[in-house]
Amino acid sequence: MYNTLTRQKEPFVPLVPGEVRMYTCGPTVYHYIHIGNARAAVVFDVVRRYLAYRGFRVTYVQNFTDVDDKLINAAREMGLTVPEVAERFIAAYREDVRALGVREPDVAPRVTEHIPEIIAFIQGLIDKGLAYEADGDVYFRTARFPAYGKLSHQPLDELMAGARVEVSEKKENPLDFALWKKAKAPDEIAWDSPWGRGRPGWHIECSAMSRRYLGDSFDIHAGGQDLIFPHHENEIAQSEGLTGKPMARYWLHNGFVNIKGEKMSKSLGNVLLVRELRRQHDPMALRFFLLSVHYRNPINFSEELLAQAEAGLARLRTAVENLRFALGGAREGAVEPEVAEAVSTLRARFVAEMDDDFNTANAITVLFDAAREANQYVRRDAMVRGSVQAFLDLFAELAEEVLGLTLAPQAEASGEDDSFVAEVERLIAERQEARKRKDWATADAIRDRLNQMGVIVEDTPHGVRWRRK
RNA sequence: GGAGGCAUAGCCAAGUGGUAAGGCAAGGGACUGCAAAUCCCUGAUCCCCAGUUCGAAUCUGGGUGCCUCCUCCA
Repeated sequence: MYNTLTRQKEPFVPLVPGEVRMYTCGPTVYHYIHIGNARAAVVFDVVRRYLAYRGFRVTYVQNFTDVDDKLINAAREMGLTVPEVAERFIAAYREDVRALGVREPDVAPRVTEHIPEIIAFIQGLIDKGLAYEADGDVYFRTARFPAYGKLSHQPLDELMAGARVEVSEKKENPLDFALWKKAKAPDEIAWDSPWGRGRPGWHIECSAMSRRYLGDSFDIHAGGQDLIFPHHENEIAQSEGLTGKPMARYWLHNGFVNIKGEKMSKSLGNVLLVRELRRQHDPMALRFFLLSVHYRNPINFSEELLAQAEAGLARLRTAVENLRFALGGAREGAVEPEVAEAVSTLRARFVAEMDDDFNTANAITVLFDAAREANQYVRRDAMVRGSVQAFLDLFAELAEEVLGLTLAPQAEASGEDDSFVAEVERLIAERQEARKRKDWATADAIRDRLNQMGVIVEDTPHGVRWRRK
């Protein structure tokens, strides 16, 4: 995996054999998430799934930032309290990412539930001379942490020279950053601390919570590229400053989502919310789209590109449908040796691609090859159940379990749906009668009618089948 | 000013020294009563220039264009 810290690909060696402890920076819950947030969630969900697939016992932690300036402002605008805003958007986040097939983390800690740990962390830094209190605020003393800049690969003086940081008179040094922020108003959300009422700075939460759940040192720390500096740099300063141990061994960062070649930003007014996209598009197509490009490369979004992704996903789904349909026409029997061989080659190729810095773009190519081979198999006259099943199992394993792409038809089910199905099947039976009579006009009329109902009828050598558009 | 990335077919995208994967779109063929689905076939002087090399999309130098970070931000 490519490690931002060393700027190269490195073999993955966990701290504890067989185990992976991984932390991903989660959302600040003051608004609905956009497609860029979704990319990080999806990409690192796949990293987590893949490591589990490769046999590691993975502990996956992703935080919620549920108190900060943005939440305070949002609460003010919405006429709600900060916890109310947080509650609303945590729920919304969960809905959005669940639709995208993202699994719940093992732990989803919230800042507001870890204030004591955070205060203790800050106190520890003060005790070591790595932080100082200034009029109710507490700042990290970057000058006392020589390794500062090692993640972003920026020399200290360059950082200083380029600093557009707001110069606060309270800071000893422009690069110092807040660990604790004094409450500005009496009604502002705040906690008591040794330095007066206030709240945690943004960076300290990840240091405190990752330490709480994963220990002083853990394996993987992930997030968006924009977090490299200053967020992750500051986390390293805090955590390594306190413990004297490396915080995380591997730092993974995903690239941005651009909209029609431009950065997504509020000022450009081109922010695409997952919530909105979900209304118009299959969320699985969105996931497929996000995985169709290597995670470190920028990915461009447009309706056309999403449509392409939708078509590509449909190809994989059709292959699975073809296999499921074939199951009915296959004779009993165990998987044939040549199919077993083909499947195992495909699996090996998939694994090799994923082993190479989670190359999902190439892994998907392997799935397309699997689809072709499966389709070739399924159009034979003599199919064996075991072989068909072997292909189905391959898709379940690689596409669904590892990449989280749901290919199987959705479990349907309302009573209303039953009557719809009955009607479709009645019409199909009627059409079959007409076809037997070679009454093509009637048969085609029925097919048109089914088409109007959103149903596509297919006459195959193994019988008629239908699917929804 | 500092740090880094990208430029591959109409669209998207892998590939980091040995005759350019894959998908979408398009065209042709097979199959079909006709379709649908599927299968087969068809497409690239890899941004430009110079260099290293037996050999470069891949390495080096120069150029052009686009992007990101250094500020809240996935």
